[in-house]
Amino acid sequence: MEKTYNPSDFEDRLYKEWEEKGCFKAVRDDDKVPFTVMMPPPNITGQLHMGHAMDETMQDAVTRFKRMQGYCALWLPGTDHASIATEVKIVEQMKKEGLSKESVGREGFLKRAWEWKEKYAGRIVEQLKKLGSSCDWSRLTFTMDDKCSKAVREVFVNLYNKKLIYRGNRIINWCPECKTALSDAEVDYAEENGFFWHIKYYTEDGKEALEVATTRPETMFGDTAVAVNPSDKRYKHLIGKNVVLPVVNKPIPVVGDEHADMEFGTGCVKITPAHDPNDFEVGLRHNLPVVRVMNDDGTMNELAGKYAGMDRYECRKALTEDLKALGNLVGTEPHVHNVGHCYRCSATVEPIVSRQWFVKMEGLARPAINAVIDKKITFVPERFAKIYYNWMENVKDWCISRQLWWGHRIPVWYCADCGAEICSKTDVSECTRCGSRNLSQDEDVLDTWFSSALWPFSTLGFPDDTSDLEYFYPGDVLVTGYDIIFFWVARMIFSGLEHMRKVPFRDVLIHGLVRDEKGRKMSKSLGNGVDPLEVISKYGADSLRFSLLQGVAPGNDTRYSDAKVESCRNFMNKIWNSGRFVIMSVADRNIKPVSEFRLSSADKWIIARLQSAIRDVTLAMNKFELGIACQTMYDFMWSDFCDWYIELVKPVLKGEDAVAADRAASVLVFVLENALKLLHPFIPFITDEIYRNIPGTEGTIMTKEFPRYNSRHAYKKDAQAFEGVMDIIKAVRAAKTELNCPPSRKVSLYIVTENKRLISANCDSILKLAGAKEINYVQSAADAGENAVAKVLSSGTVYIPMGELVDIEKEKARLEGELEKVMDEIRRADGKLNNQGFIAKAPKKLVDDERAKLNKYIELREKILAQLKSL
RNA sequence: GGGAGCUUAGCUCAGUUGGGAGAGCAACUGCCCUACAAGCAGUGGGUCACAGGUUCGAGCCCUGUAGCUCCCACCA
Repeated sequence: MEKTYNPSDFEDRLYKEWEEKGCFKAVRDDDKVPFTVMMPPPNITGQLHMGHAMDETMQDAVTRFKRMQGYCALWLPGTDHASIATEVKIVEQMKKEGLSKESVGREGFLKRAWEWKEKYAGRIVEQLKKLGSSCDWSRLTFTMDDKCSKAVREVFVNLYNKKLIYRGNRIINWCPECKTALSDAEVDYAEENGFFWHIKYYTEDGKEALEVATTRPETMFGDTAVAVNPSDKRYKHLIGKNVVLPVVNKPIPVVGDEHADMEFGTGCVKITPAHDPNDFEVGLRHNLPVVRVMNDDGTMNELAGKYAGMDRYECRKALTEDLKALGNLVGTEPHVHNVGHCYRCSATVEPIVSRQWFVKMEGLARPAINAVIDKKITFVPERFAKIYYNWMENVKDWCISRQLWWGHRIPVWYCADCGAEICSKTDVSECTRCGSRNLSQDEDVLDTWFSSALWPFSTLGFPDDTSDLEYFYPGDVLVTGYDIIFFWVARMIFSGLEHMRKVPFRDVLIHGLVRDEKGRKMSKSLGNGVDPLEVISKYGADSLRFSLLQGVAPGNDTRYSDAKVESCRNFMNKIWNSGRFVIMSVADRNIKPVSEFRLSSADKWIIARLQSAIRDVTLAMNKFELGIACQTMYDFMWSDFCDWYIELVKPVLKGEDAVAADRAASVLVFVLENALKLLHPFIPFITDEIYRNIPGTEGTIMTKEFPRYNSRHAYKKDAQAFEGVMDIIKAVRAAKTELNCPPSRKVSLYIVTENKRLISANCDSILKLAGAKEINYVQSAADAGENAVAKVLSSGTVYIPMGELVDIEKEKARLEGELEKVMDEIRRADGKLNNQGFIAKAPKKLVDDERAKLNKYIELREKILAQLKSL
């Protein structure tokens, strides 16, 4: 093995080998329990960012863990066509070449889109591989693959036949830039500084006027009423009469409607059913005409009279000036309001009445809510269930048609001759009603999320009853960010229930966002994004992976920083070198199962620590506490194994006793192998590379069994006793530092103890690690001679003669400090034990432990007092 | 308007069934003791936002307050 950790030496090689050997492949095996994870397919709009890196790392860790535990683990990868997002990108690209959608036509555009897909989907796959993702590439799916299209049509037709999909004229969000409808979830709201324009609408006789206030005066041409509250005494008498729409001079009625809030503004609302969701409702209640005054591109249409053709903002400006001149505009006040923006191009969306396709949500939502209430699906952390409920309970019908070209085209055909509307799973060329061949398919495509919603089963062969679908569905855990609970998670749940009659997954593991060092969202506009590939090439995939998992709690955002990755890289280096040390040290030794040796107390201690690591990691993984699992392994590997056990075992390996050396070597190998297995789900490359170099191992670590907790290896008593030995070593080290004694200076130790056997059994270790030359067992302080520093421990009192370095006064002060600490402890324990409530109500074990502590501290106090006296 | 999260060491954050406050980084001291200076040993540093409450016992549970962040709805 190379002396320094250099991940680029082996990461690609190992990944290739895993892939070639089919380690990622999930093939139905009825002797195994399936474990299914569906990758949230990344958009083909670009490349992977840090958020993906975290998302994929979490899925990979969970999948590898389960695979090693013996499950038939399937992690199914894919990419998403991302209808609107991709189309926006391609239009941008074409614009640079002086082309437009119209100029290349639908066919030409789709050709470009597929070329784009080939390029970017491939790139994303390469990136996922660099990360170490253990997904089954043979199942790689694109959301516009034939199988997905088939599923989409199946579902569309089923819902259509059940009348759960309908076409209707309704208020939708319209993006004038993308020129398409958007669903409610695709609109981002942001506060903006705007104005309230106060406009007077006079009665027909000109004697009275209603003053309305609006933030969008240009919609005025679509006004078909003015509403006042029916119980508003100010205007009640005008209900049923007409007012005149300024500029156009058209009479419109005054209606009484609760929508008008007497407290707000003037209490009069202009009603524009075609351009406002609330007004649309009012319009329905009063049978008002719906007058649309804007074109698809955000310009005004012919109903805007002389303003026709103007952009909506141009018109606003011109119109308000004209109104002012006419005397109708009586006030302009600044107003901060929430404005909806397209989530892809950020243009201000317009609520517009439009004929679109919708999914009727009533009926689909309830079972989806119940599935979570009934714990068929669990959100981790649980609080996200509330967000889900809230959305589901208030969900409106889902607008699924998009006036785009890139996507699943709506499988509905219209007959030009008889007007029939034919919804079909297969392409239709002849009218089923009149036999005419004069058919045309609906121009629109479906919302991207319509196909994403089917992902958990479309990928497995739905609508066919495939063996895979039967075996791998439902999935086990869905890992994703909280930002797409509405877009995706919710829709997968109701779709799974509706079409498969089963929930699509049992757990939803939600993670937060990866932010930059300053806590800002990583974004293109800020230019603060960090490319995972660059980090990988600099530090290695394992370091990046570990940095994205360590210290992260489910659902919480995390910050990316180079410093964090660097510290993880250092950990990798530590693992690397410990592996190298073990492999070098055991080369000439006879490695046997640890059960064949009489283990030392240090051996038992590290094996006990290993057992608790196995237990803790497994528990944490089962609860998706990846951060805790990583931390557990970090501590075990670095502190317990490297800093203590390896150091303890060095003298044994070099000693005369060959059996002892074999034993130490065997324990080293045993612990290292297990630790690597425990670490493998998080850092697959380095663990495998080291594992292969351990004598006696075969093949890759990734197909080995995950360690299981073994209670016979807990060695509770031995491990605890051994900590007494460690205490002695720590105490001597500390004493040296306190007295500015160079670590290289070997000291003599005089120990008063009742644990002579334990200490002499570990004599070599103590001498080596504490930097001592001898241990003398004595009866009292006097035997240690003058100028000895005393360390009072529960395993005994250690005297360290330091000659001229000792300052009696300082030593006294130090011991008094120690005494004070011990006294505090005694007071604390005493107080607890004198508390009748504690004695009566606390668990017995706790009370006993507290008593034992008290006795220990009392003992220490006596020893320290005696020592002080002797000075 | 409704809801959620956060507030713990100088910084970034863990702390999940309530039982003596932790890590990484930074700081300070001393070390090349041949696995690792991407390292080793040691040290300092916290009224766990604030105020109440429940409890024998609260960083953790309940109520309220403040600051920050986010989500949903929406005021025409």
